[in-house]
Amino acid sequence: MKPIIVIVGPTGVGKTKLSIELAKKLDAEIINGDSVAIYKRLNIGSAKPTKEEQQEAVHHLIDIKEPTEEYSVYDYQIDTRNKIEEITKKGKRVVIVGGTGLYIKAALYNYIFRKGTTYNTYDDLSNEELLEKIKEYDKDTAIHKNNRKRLIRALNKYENKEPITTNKDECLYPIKVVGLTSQREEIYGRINKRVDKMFREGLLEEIISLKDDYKSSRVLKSAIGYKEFYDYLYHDKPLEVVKEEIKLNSRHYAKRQYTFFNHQFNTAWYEVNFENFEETINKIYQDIKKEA
RNA sequence: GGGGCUUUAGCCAAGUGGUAAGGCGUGGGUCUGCAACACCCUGAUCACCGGUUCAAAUCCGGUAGGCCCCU
Repeated sequence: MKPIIVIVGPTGVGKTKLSIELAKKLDAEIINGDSVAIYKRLNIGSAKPTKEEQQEAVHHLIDIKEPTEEYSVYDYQIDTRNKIEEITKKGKRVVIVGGTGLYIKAALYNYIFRKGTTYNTYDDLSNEELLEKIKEYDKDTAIHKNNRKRLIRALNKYENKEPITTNKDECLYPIKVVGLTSQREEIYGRINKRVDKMFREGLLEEIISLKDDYKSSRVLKSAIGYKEFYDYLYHDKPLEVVKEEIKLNSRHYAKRQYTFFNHQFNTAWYEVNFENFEETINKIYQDIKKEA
């Protein structure tokens, strides 16, 4: 099997464009690696590839769920592995593009997740107490006591005797991780401009069309570019504030993406040439050819 | 020209004699089911000069910047 090409990087560096060009050159199909593009009707705020772009190469795992439907890393892991098999069987190569590090990692590495069920939220226990209980199972746990969400998850796993230790460093497929990057200032500048552009292209209209789904949609309440509108819709938050929040949250997100891709993957970084993106594409393509 | 107020980290800001809270941003991280999540770490000797004091961001005087009032 030829290596799966995984394209990562902070938001707004040209991952979509690169993925399409590489898919054409490599006779590959693209699997979306972005947790928000999974959902239908979240188009502008998610920076999803446009309809036209999606026609330039075969795309998978885009627009497969309604914003009100549940979907998690567990589902993504299953879906992606199935897609990889399906595409590979056709004799095509696989390109995965996206910014959601954990999704991509969970799909390609030996993580074990289980079908989600309701779990104990331990409302009667303080964070300290949760941590104490976890330490009965793992005295060296690295989870910080303020991170209640992770504490609850971990304790549930221990108490339900779910397997928690797998070899997550074991990669299940041959992969090549390509990271697109640029100077931090450049990235931040592009993010800011991109948010302005989203507003110009009708983000607000998109939000209004989704208003009725906000109450029952987890993504809308947590995805950057959508969650910031909640208080605009229901509590009169000024639009200018919303816009600035989206920019800031996007910058923070980009920064976190760097640490994830730097530390969780063996990423080969490429400095993007924005004046001549073709050159960047070619350089990456040549390197891929050399290796496989 | 006269009078009053003010000056603390990139920004906001507490502290008013005992050796610099906090928030935001910035930078750096963590990561096994909500991951565009959740969480952690990160900085100053307090405009400048001089004085009082065992001890000053804190009191006194001067200089400079800002704000306001009067003429």
